[in-house]
Parts: sequence; structure tokens; C-alpha cells
Amino acid sequence: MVRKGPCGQTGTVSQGENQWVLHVDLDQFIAAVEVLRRPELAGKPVIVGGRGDPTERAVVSTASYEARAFGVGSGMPLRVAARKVPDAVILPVDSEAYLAASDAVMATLRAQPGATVQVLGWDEAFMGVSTADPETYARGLHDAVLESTSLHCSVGIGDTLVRAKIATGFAKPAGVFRLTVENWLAVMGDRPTIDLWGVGSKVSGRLAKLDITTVAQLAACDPADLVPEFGPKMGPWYAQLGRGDGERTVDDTPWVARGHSRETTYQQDLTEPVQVDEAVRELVARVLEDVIAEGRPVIGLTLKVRYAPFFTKTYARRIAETFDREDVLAQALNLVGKIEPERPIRLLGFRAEMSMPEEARKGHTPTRSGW
DNA sequence: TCTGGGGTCCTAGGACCC
DNA sequence: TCTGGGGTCCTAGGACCC
Repeated sequence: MVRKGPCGQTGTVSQGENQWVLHVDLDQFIAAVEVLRRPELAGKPVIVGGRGDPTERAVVSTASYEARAFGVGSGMPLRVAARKVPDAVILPVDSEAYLAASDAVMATLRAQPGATVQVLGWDEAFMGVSTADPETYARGLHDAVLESTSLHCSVGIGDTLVRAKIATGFAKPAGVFRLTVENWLAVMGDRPTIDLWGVGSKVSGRLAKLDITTVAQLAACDPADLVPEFGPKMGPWYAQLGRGDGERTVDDTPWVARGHSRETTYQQDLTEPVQVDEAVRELVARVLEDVIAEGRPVIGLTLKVRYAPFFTKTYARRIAETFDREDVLAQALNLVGKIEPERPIRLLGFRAEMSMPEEARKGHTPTRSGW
């Protein structure tokens, strides 16, 4: 499915001063962590999702290779997955275990000499390294992670963050792949735009309406031509993405959250105002726990409501900086007044936006740092 | 088959001010 | 009495990522 091995590039190193971006991604991270602590699961179809109960409203977080062979993938309703793989082992999500494993992996990456580490999520990170031989460095990285955590990872090598990130897809499983300006079009040119990091089904569809279906076509287009469809920022940005260009520097500035949110899908739709009131109080309390732990004032609130079956509305409000529990709760309950009565509610979410320290505003974000 | 939970950023349109 | 144009703030919604 994905190409493996060396990319066959020839000639000189393209990077000045041997600076490289590596993207490290753990293989089957969640399933691998579960198998580590229950070795008897090795080789079996393992599905992790929700509370591990396939009769509940929940989706698959990760499926092992054995389960994927049956057509199970992330995001699929747990109920459907269970039907596809009748003898699957279905496990509840155990975030704390994954976080602990993640911390061990990241500590190993940071311990590499001369490395700058930018964490992207539980199971992946960018690394900035200086070396004349990035492939050897990458294999050493795989071995170091395996030795310290018993987990396998794949490593993408690139001259930009975007190329390194996409390269990892060709490195899996447990391999190394290099993607630079020199082989970008040869490797990616004929592929559909949706293969790009940051292009999903909607954007690839809108690009197709402009007769842009491949990465090569996107790379060749005039950025200005995309502005009418995508706006002044996103238009040129998609064109740049098509070329694989973008940020080249790995930034290890600590990440500062813009806000915190909690949301819950109810196993039975809420129909009574009393239930809604109670549910919002509970969400607000959970969000405030996180906010108070950070010690930063709240400046905005958003209430998200999914009316059954699948119609979502958000109600937002900017507020005067406050740190007061009762104040936030009162204003949240005020937003509840906007909810349409008489409609069953399947999901409620609550988000608090926090004030940002001026110097942290530039701090990178976990998922869009390379943009 | 019936769709989680935690994030980020962008855009459009209305309100308001000068 | 009716109206331009620019700027900023706010709300709602959309798209994407892990």
C-alpha cells in the first residue's frame, strides 16, 4: 500500500549545514501499548474505543493490524466494528496509560544529542537534527525508542516539516523514508490532494471543482487563483502545501493552550430542561478544573449543542476577564437559555477560552505548528 | 452503520464607530 | 434625509488534526 525503503535520490545533500527535519511516529501506538501489558493479545484482533462496550454510543480509537484486515478503522462506530469482527478483543480507552508511554517516548527523543523536539500529539513529534547522514540517525532513533519503551516507530526525513510529516507515511511500519524538494513531485505528484496533511474531503472536493485533483496540479497553480475560493490566507497556503514547502524550523517553545473544553455524548438523548441544566453544570465544573489548574482568566465561553440526530449549533459569548467560578457558571447557564426547547439533545460541549500571555502567543500549537 | 473527545485556526456577516 | 468607506469586534459555523 505504501512505498518503503530508500527514495533513490542522488546527488548532494539539499540542506544547508546538514540540517534536517525528522518526523517520528509510533506504529499502532494505542494497540501496541495494550499488547505490551497483555502479551496474550499479540496477534489477535484488538479494538480500543469508548468504554469498551460495543452496545454504547462510541467509536473506535485504534484497531490492531489484525482487526484492520476485517475493515475496521478509527472513527468507525464501535457497534459496527464489533459486528465486523465477532471475536475481537474490545478494550476501553485508557488515556493515562497512553500518556505515560508517550512521556517515556518523548523523553527518549529529547535525550538524543543536539535534538530539538516539538511534540505533536501522544504518538508523534518533529525533531530538528544536524547530521550528514539522516537515515543512520533515524535508524538509531528507532532503536533507542525500542530499547527504552519496547515500541516501534517510523521516521520521516524532510527539508520542511510538511515533507517530513508526509514522508513518515511511506516509512511505516518501523522504517525510514526521505522526502525533499528533489523527490517531492516524483513521489507525491500523481497522488490525490487529499493525501496532503491539512487537506480533507471538503477541501479536496472544492479543489476538484477548480480542476485540481493531483498534488502536481496544485503545486503548479497560481496561488492567487485560489483566493476567490479559499480566501486570502488559505488559498496561497494550499498552493504552498502542494509544493511541500513551508516551515523548516522545528520549534520547541512550550505549547500554551488557548482554551479547554469538555463534551459528552449521552447514551440516551436529553429531553428535559432539568437534565440539560444539570449536564451543563457538570461540564462547566470539569472545564473549570482545567482552567483553574492553569491559573489564567477566562475570556470567552462556547456552548455546543448537538440536537438529535446530528444537527449541531454553537452559542458563544465573549466575557470580561474573570476567574470566578460562580461568575463563569452563571454566564454558562445564561447561554443555556438559547437552547431550542422541545428538541432532544444528543451531545453537549462547553469550552472556556483563556487569556494568553503576550509572549506565549507565538508558542507553537500541537497540530498546526508546521503551517 | 450511525457517527468520540480534545484541540486549533480561518472566514463570513452583522454591529458599531468614525 | 439619505448615505460612503474603512476599521474593529463579536458570533456562528466550518475544516482539519491527533
